[in-house]
Amino acid sequence: MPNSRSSLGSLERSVMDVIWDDPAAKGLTVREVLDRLQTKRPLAYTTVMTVLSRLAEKGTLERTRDGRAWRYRTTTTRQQLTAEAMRDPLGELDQEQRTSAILHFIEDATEDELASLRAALDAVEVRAAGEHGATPSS
Amino acid sequence: MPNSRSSLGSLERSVMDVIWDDPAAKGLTVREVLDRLQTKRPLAYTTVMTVLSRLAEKGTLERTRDGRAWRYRTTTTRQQLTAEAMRDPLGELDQEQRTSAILHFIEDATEDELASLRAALDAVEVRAAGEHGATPSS
DNA sequence: GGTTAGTACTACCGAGGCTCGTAGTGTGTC
DNA sequence: GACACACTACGAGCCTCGGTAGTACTAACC
Repeated sequence: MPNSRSSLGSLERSVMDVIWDDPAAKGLTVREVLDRLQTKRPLAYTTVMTVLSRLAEKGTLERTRDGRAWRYRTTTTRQQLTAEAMRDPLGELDQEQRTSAILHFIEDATEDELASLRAALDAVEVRAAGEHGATPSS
Repeated sequence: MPNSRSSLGSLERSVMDVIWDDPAAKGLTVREVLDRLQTKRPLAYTTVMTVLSRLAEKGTLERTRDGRAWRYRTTTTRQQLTAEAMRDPLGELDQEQRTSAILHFIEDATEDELASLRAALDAVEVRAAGEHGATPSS
């Protein structure tokens, strides 16, 4: 087992991309995913079905009946899953090493990423301050 | 292939831990790694050798001759490798999504991680300012 | 010169992912 | 009601990678 839930194979990734790119978020059937995937490479219907099933098993997708077919819907956004994948490697470190790893990460970050980080930090801090005021600590 | 170079198997990880924990950074032989690993679980000499070779192939380790044996040395720190593993998933996204993923990442961060991030950002900013002063932008 | 310790080469297994075929079942149509 | 079609479930084969180890070759040392 290489990683936790957040790491995907290449086909799995492509399938998720199709689902994430679906404007109507009510889910896609196997056929629909296949058709949109088809543009890149011809695959068997059952191949796509298997991949969708596996993703549903892993919890990355959920499905609901639509007539005789299933509609597959994503449970997380691409960004959320990416965030989890970023968090995974940190789990193997203790607090001190985590701090150090974060420093390295930031040292390698692009200007745009730094700006994103700064903005996100500010937003979270502001929200945290608000929550502190509303719900006094235990 | 699940991931790029920055993801390790469990034995690979243990071996890297041994090497990272080596106070003298001149590298360890297969025998030395085996002995320090031995404390946790009995493994064959050749098993450790294979793992070390594979890590060297991947570029995670480099080796130099020491008599008839090789000495394996790490090419990156644990934290550096972790930072790369964190960066990997971002590579699949465009700039906008990257920003969003970073936001999610930060929303899930612990207090300590947030503090580390803030401190690291400040440090990088200070350094960037210094570099700007020293070497005017192109 | 034989014992020892090291390397290279090779192999096998299991997990996970990719790929697909086959069989079963339900639905719509003539 | 029978037939074609679409979808699902199940399972099998293959590939890659990581973990595990054996065997064969070689250099050093007593």
